Order: sequence, then structure tokens, then C-alpha cells
Amino acid sequence: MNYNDKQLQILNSAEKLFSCKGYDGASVRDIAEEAGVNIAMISYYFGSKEKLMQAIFESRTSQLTEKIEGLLKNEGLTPLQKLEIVVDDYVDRIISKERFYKLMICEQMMEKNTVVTELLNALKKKNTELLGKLLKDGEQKKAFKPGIDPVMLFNTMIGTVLQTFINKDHYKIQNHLEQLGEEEFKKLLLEKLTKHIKELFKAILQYED
Amino acid sequence: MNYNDKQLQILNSAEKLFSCKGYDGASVRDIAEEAGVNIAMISYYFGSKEKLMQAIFESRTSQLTEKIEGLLKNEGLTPLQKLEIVVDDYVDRIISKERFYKLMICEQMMEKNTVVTELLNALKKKNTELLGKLLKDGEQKKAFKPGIDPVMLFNTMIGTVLQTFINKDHYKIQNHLEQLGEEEFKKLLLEKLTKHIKELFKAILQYED
DNA sequence: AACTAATTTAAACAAATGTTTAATTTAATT
DNA sequence: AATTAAATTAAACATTTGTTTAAATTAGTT
Repeated sequence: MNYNDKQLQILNSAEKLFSCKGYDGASVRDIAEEAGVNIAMISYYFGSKEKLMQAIFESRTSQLTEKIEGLLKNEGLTPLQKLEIVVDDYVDRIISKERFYKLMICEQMMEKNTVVTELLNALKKKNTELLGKLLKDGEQKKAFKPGIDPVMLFNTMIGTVLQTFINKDHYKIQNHLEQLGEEEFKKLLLEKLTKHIKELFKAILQYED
Repeated sequence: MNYNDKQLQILNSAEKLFSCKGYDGASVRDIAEEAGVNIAMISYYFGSKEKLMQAIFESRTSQLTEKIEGLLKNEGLTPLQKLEIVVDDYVDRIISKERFYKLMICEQMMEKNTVVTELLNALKKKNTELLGKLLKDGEQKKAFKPGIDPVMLFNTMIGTVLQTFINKDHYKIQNHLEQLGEEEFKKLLLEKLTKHIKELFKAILQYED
């Protein structure tokens, strides 16, 4: 789908308000004001509030698995290297698209919008499939222990990152980082998180030697 | 706070509807109907919808850290044994109080209710403090590696469990467990999760030997 | 039985909700 | 310049929202 500037502005404002006030907590008037457009423009362009939500998810999740798919085909990398790139990619993605991932959690919990739910289910299936392949490949090459559940591994990665982000103020205080600006803090979190998750993965996936 | 039967019924119904429809998505009429009481009873007993939300959090979080505090004082256990009990306790708690923990995630993300936010912040602080002490103790006894961040460890535990629960339908399908009943499935998840998290913790906390 | 306090009710309140309308302005095409 | 299509607007629409009211009922006390 190709959106014009005004449509993109509405999508961004809606994503922002949905993520910090919730779907029902953010009114179309709120969204219109934030986007600087008339209320009627939302129905005009997207049909309804519900379809606006769907449009957010469709636009934000398109070409999401492509990067991982390309990575898996790369023959020059070891399974562990590939896995580390997957971690880098996911942590970075969640951090840079924080709002959308917050929205995603809510939608996964509530399951109010059928279209969104089905879109996310397809995405989860695809992701599990790709990670499963990577694990199987590593297993065959004696790089990973056998019998690792890709879903569990995925949940640890995503869960850790999201939980850290949901509690990032608490993390900031606990680690005495109050003086850091938002961008610096995000950078630090990204480094800490990728390191932590890679350690976790290596520890349970690799053979001790 | 001591609540009578009718108040408890309202609290339960509100928790249920808030967790599956969101705070703004669940109307006081919905809640009253679910609880089988007149709409006005909510204002009568709790003052307002907002204060009803606060009452849920206050009633569900009281005496939450006591168990962990008692555990830490127990001199007969090794730091690793204590940590494993903490994991058992948290996984079980989240699984048996799924609704409330869903609510908690939402509230942590939105931060709309100041009273709830402050209550949760105090809880996080206390939890980090307790886990930090346990890690320090294990460090001194040469059971754990030094320099582990308690917040990061906590986020991995809570994040993994919550993420698994948010995606439990997907987990069910991926592991071909569709025939299992809800209770059986929960039991299986509990076992899988505690095992997985304990493995993670041991792998990054203990010295290789 | 009489009285008081607590509970429960249906109805009403204003405010806010998502969506639509019909008129107007802007842009594009002929 | 005239015509058509697209974009934008303020106002109105019917519902739904959280809360309050004032009357009715129930329970507890004297």
C-alpha cells in the first residue's frame, strides 16, 4: 500500500496515541488533532478507527521477515554467527520501533481485532519456522545442542527486550543513569541487551568445551 | 482492606474485563453486568472506575514480597537453591494469576493511573533489592559469577514467562498440544518454563566446572 | 414494632464517543 | 476557462460513556 504524506501522518499519530493511551483510550479526535487533520479525514482515508489500526499493523509488518530469510541463505556464516545477527536485528528493531511493539503486545493480549490477530499469527509462525531451521542446521553441524525449542528461545529474546523496555525507567534508576539522554540511554540498552541475550543463547545452545 | 462478597465479585469481574478488553475498553456497565450488580454499586463501593482499578492492584499486590523475604532469611539453603525457589514461585504466580499480570503489563506501558504506577514502582524496587541481595550473597559464597545485573535477570525471567503466556496459543499449535485441556496445558507450560529459566540462570550465573 | 443505617435500584445527567453528512475548497484535467 | 475529481471542513448523528440522584428495599439495632 502506498500512502501520501497526510495518510502517513495519521498513521504515525495513531501509532503514537494507541501505544501510550491504548486503542480505546485514544479517540479519533485525539488522533486527528495530533496529526493536524480534520476528524473526518480518518474515515475518509482509512474507513474506520478499526481499519486504521489494521493499516498500522499492515504497514509496519510488511517485509519484516525478509532480512532474516536472506540471512539464512548466506552460506558464508556459521549457525552461531547467524543467530547473533538475528539477535542484533531483533533487539535493534524493537528498540527503534518501541511504540509499535508496545501496540503489538496489547493486541496480542486483547485479540480484539481479528485481522490484526491473524496477521500476527502468520508472522509468529513464519518466525518460528525460520528460527527452527537455523537451530536444526546448527544441530546438524554440531554447533548447537539438539532438542532446543525455537518458540521458547524466541520468547526469551522478545520477552527480555520488551520487559526491559516496559521497565526502562526502573532500569535507569537502578543503574544510576538518570543523567543520560534518551538516545544515549537507548544505545546503552541496546548494547547491554544484545550482550545479555547472546550470552544466554550461547550458554544454553552451545556445548561446553 | 477487607472486602465483602459483593465487592470481591466486582473486583474479580473488573480484573477479568480490564485484562481482556483493556481499561477503557471495559465499561462500568460491562463490569456491573459481569458481576451481577447494579451499575451504581461500583461508585457506591469504590468511588469511581479509576479507584476500582487501584483497588484491584492494591488487593492483588499486598503481601507479594513476603514469601521471597522469608526465603532469603532461610540459612539452610544455598544461593542456587534459593534462586530456584524464586523461579518456581514467580512462574507459578504468573501462571495462576494470568489475568492480573496481563493487566500489569498494560498499566506499566500506559502509566495512566498514577497511584498504580507508584505502587508498581515500589514493588519493582523491592524485588530488585531482594534479588540483588541474593546475587551478592551467592557471589560471596563463590556460587555465582560476579557482576550480574539483577534487573536484567529479572526481566529475562518475567519477560520469558509473560511472552510465553501472551503467545500461548501459538506455543500450543507449534508443539502440537491442541488436544490438551486448559489446566493440563498450564501445568505443562509451568514445567517447561521453570526448567527453561533455571537452565538459563544456571548457565549464566554459575562457573563452568 | 419502630427507627436507623446500609444497600440496591432505575432513571437521569452531561460529556465524549465513532461515524456520516452536505457544503466548500483545492487540485487536476480537458 | 470550464469541468471534474479529490480533499477538507464544520456540524450533526445516534450511542455510549462514567457518575449521580433520589426513591425504594433490606438489614441491623433499640
